[in-house]
Amino acid sequence: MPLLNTNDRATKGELTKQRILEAAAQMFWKSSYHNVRVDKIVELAEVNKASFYQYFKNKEHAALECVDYMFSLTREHIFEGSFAQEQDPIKRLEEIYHRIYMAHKELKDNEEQIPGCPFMNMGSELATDSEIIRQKVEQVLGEFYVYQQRIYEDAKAKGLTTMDWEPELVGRQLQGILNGAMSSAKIRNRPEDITDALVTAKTIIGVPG
Amino acid sequence: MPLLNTNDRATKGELTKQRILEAAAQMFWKSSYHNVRVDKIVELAEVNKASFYQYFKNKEHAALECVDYMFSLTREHIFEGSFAQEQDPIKRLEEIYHRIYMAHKELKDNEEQIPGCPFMNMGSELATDSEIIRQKVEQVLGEFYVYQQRIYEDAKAKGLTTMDWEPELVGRQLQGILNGAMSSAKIRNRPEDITDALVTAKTIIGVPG
Amino acid sequence: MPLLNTNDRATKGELTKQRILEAAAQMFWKSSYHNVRVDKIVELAEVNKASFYQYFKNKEHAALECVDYMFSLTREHIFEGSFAQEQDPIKRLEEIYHRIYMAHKELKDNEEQIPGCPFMNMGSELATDSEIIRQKVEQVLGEFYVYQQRIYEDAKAKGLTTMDWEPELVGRQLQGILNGAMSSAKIRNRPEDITDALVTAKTIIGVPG
Amino acid sequence: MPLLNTNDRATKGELTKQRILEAAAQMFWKSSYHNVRVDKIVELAEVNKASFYQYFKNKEHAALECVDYMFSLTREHIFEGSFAQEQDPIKRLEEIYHRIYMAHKELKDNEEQIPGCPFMNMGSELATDSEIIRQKVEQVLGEFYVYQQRIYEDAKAKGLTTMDWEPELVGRQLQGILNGAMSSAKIRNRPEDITDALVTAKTIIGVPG
DNA sequence: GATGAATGAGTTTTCATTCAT
DNA sequence: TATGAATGAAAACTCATTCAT
Repeated sequence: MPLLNTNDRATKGELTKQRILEAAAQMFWKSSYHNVRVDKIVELAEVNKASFYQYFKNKEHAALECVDYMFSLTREHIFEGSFAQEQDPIKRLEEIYHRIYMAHKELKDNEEQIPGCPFMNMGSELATDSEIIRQKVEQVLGEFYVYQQRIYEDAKAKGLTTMDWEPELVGRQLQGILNGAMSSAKIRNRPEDITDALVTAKTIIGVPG
Repeated sequence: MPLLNTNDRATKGELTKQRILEAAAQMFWKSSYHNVRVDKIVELAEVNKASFYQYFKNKEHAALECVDYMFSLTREHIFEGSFAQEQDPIKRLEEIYHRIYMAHKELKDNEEQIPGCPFMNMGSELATDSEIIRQKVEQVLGEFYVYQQRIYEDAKAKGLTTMDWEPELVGRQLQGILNGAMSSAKIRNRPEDITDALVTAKTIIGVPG
Repeated sequence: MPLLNTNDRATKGELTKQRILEAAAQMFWKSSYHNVRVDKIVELAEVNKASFYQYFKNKEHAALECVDYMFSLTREHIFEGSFAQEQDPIKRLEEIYHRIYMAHKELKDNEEQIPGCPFMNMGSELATDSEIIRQKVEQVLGEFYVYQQRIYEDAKAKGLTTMDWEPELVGRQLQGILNGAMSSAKIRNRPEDITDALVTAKTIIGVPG
Repeated sequence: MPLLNTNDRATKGELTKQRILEAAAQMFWKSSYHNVRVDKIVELAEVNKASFYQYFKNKEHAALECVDYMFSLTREHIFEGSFAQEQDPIKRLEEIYHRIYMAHKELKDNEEQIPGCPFMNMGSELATDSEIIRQKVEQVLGEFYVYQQRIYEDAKAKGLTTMDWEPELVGRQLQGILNGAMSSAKIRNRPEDITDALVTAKTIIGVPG
């Protein structure tokens, strides 16, 4: 189940690397960095272990690239997808929450466990021990909250909100609410915690729940 | 640096266990479960490794007791402390955020790193792999959000808010905001993310930021 | 369930040692030397671990005394008991096998497992690694086969057998048959292997099965 | 000192596994399961410890495969070898005892210690604690006594015996005698105990000692 | 570009034994 | 005589990483 349309012109080596990346990203997400062994990644990717080290300097750098990979997936499927589908800023926000909820719901149904936010997971586990991972996750979350900042800006421009706040701050707060919601969902193993948080997000923007 | 007033009547063995617990809790918090080795815990606690296993079935169970230990610390120092100091619900909320901010600020100044929320950290890292840890963290966070639920209820009773929501839901949302804020602070290595979220929390309650 | 009538005049210390001995002997028999931890012995004996080392130089020497203890039990309950109960040499042999069978049957019913011969067990496990244990077991088995040697001698004297062999050799062979039978019973978890061997023993003596 | 003609077509990995197996089997036999450390096995096999765990799930499973390995060796060298060399059932029995005696004699001369029967040793030590080992040993001994059952059947068919017994029972009894003899030899450190038992075995079959 | 095999250095866990009171 | 507590040494087992082909 390749999650990304891999380039048809990709060389054999690029495909191998991609397979490893998909396997690793999936496993890191569903479990954790430390709990996933390189052995298991290559087993799932169906490649030789030495190939792993041909394409990645070490496990940490593989994780780094996984964050990038998950980033591009999330941006496409969650943010860009929602923005393309809906024009109204509030509907966009709703769609974002809906898509995230659906993804977690499906994962719970199939795997019994809710994986939470892949970026928060990595960040939580590794921020204090790996500065490069911390920075990468910081960067990724930074790219996401601009989507939510824009939702607020659009809502404001359309007169949908009475709140008059610093957009950057609102963007970050919305991101924080989303992060908190996914973490809750994971820890309580309850996907509905994500949709529950939508009303909070709307309140921040200043629209009725 | 004992974080808790340990009972004066404690036996020698209980004190040893307590020392291990303090060392382990601190290290798990500042780093992560997997990145902290039992060797290092007993080194910090200045006990023999076999003693660790005399008092704890294994590393996982030690972590479990660490969650309990951090829970009692947090409840006392953050929640009960704030409630005892302030009577006004909004002031209580502010005090909670303030105390959490101060703790993180201090840790950043001393250790260069922001540890984030000990419960979210554990939960994030282990929820999908250790059901007993997941349940313990779920339980702990459950105990915390009732404090915030009460803040909302009190605010409502005092006519400080115009919002009319289900208190349990508000409690959970406030907890989510706090969690998201601590995670942000950790990942962005920026303690101010905690205080920044206070305005979001207040907005949810329905009081002016 | 003390297996031996301990002296009423025994001091407190002697009783403690006796309790340890009983616990250790029982556990070594039912499991094995290496698989039984000193911790578990003192737990069953309900004594402090340091007491164990007050009465026994170390685990090996405790095992050594266990062999002696089991020897006296076995001599009384199996050999002397059978000899006292029966006068006829063949009946005596039958009674020996019967008593051993009953003991194993009961143990299987209660513990699901057949422990086999305590002396063979110790010997098998330790003979090549502990010369003092090997010698002790050799001595004990040596004391036992004289009972069987005497059975043969008596049978011969009574004209119950036509075989004319060196009695010492017959004694050893009978002991070997018994040992083999108990080992079979243990490995096949089948107490009847003991009674099955009676016919072999009788054949050696030269009486009809 | 490879005891088995290993396949020339074996891969490098298979050869490594074989080396470990040979080292482990030898050491378990000469000492005991618990007394042999994985460290020492890999030292003798001249492989890295991790390789041990690449080829065997754990120590217990290695022991399990050792039993299989010793089984094939014993079947070839002792039973099949004797049957191939001799046609007469009694001569076959004598040859079996002779070969076992020679093996033990040689081991005593070289190692000072008689290792006894590898299967009885394992069984004795582990039967009550490892059900999978107990079953494996039971199975192996079961395969051996059919050789001795056949000796009795052949002897009977040739009119060499007057005894008229259930062949399966005789097979088991002969196996028991052999087992008892090897155990005696080990505990008394006297290889001759094996040859001494031959007369017992012959008596059971019903031929003159 | 790929892979079977190997490995150094850890990592958790255990155990017999002893100390201090 | 007894015991709560501690511990050195080693045990089984693991893991990221690299080698040789």
